[in-house]
Amino acid sequence: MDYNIVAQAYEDMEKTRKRLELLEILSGLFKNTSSKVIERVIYLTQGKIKPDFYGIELGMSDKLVIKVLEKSTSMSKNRIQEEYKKTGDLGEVTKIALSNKVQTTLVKDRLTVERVYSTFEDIANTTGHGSVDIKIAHLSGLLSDCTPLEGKYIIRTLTGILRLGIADYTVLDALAVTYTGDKKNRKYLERTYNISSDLGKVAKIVVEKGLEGLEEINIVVGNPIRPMLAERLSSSQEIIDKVGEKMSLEYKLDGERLQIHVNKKQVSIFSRKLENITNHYPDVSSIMSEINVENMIVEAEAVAINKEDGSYLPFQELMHRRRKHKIKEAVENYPISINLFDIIFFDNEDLTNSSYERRRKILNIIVKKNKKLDIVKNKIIRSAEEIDNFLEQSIEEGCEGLVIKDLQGTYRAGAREYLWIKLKREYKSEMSDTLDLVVIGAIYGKGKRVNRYGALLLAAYNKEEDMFRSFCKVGTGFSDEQLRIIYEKLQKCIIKDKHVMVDSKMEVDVWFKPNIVLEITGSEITISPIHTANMNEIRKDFGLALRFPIFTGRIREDKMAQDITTTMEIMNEYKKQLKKVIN
DNA sequence: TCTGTCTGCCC
DNA sequence: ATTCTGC
DNA sequence: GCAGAATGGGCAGACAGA
Repeated sequence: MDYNIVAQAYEDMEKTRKRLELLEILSGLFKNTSSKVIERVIYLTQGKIKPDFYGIELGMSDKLVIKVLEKSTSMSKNRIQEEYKKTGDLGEVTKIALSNKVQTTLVKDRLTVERVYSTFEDIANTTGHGSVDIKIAHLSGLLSDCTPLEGKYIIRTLTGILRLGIADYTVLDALAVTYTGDKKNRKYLERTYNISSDLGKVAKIVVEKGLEGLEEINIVVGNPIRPMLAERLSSSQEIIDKVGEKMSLEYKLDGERLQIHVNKKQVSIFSRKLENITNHYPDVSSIMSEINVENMIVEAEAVAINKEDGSYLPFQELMHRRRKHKIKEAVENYPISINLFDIIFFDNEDLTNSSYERRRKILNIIVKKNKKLDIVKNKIIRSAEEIDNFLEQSIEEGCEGLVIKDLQGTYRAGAREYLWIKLKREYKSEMSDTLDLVVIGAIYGKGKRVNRYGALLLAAYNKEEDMFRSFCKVGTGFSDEQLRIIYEKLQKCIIKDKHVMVDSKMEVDVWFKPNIVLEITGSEITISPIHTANMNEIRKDFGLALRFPIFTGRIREDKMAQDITTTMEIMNEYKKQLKKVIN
């Protein structure tokens, strides 16, 4: 199949944001796609070459793409930077670079989807010493044989950001329209996607066998299914209004979500994004062997625990477990507990259509709790007041908040609906503090943030030494309008180099005189290898940083830079936090 | 062999 | 992870 | 309200290059 057909469809899609038009164009593309290449076209449209659980990585992103452009086009390094700043899109830069290129061969073979896909596979399969140069050569080869337009989408696909306004759900819609003649059939395709987690496979089935083919697909222990997700609400009253009066409240633990498959004592574990992470948790196998059953799929939160008293440790500690080497030491040094909260499959029975109440009951029957294995604490309640009390209690015990669950709710794989609702402390304004931080630098925006700053580097004030030390970046919370206003305000503050009163290890595109003060919220303070606030005060060569920073929408015109949150105040906050990283 | 940079994936 | 926005 | 696209801190691993 000619890759130009794909690139041209993408180009058409880029011109509109209307969902119906996008659907029509995508459907048109699928009509022109044979069953032989449909899987590959689907994966490329997802910006990947295989579903995540295959563990195949391209290992090429912004920096390497820029290197390729430097090497294989006539565009200078400076010009590439300049165009990247101007367009906010490496695909566009590639298009411009290739347009400038002197045509070396007049007649060249048409670029095919097969060629693009297999080159991506080659890039993914290249590892070891000298692999970077080989990857660059693979991509250069592709770019030298394509049109500027094709180059644009090859780069966007490679970096995983198509920016077309289409993703999984639109692909499902389009497949339904193209191959079953009715968008309403999406729900059947969606079900197959949710239990197979492989969009290419769904497409292939529906192309070759139609709707009947989908019915043959069932949950298979060992194949990951797309996890059910939760919506967010910010008060107990909203939750009561949404759910009714009877519901289950579950503690929300701060760890990693695991989908654990057991088949005749053989354990495989998948992450939220369905990566196979079995090797990260070799100890889970023996933990799960306590449950005596032929096969099952359960969901759990793995949390790092204190060796002595079993209390929960911060997420940062658990992250030491996501590793490939020295697993034995990690298991020893970073013990975990497995906290079950759902069961999806049990003893050859698919439980996704059972109620939460029943699934939870089964968990209670089969699990014998011990130091390493637990069921997430829950409570059935009937009033807003009970929600607030239980939220308070969960936080006191070192949790992030609550997940509220509809008792009659089935397990809706892949869906983010109001059957599950997250309530975290920081969603409630009265339970979270704000900070006033000064803008000291910025990074150019990409994509729809082009010609603005995408993120701002913020600092707290160290009074004793009269210095502004970096504490976090912020890139969310502003409306488009606020982003524009802040961009304009900051133009007057631009300076050539880092200000003498600014202490930052982080690099930015633009430095500012510390002047503009923003109000920021976040979830908690972490120990930071990169930010310089409170450097060395808790741990040598580490500062403090803010996790999940958000702009509240308030620019503090009333505050001077010297009036902002001080590093001493940050330290006090840090000490108040229940959970702290052990030194 | 050590260190810095880049990438991918947890949240 | 959170947030904003077009449809 | 859905679906998509912006953006955060921080960890380990893979490489390049000194």
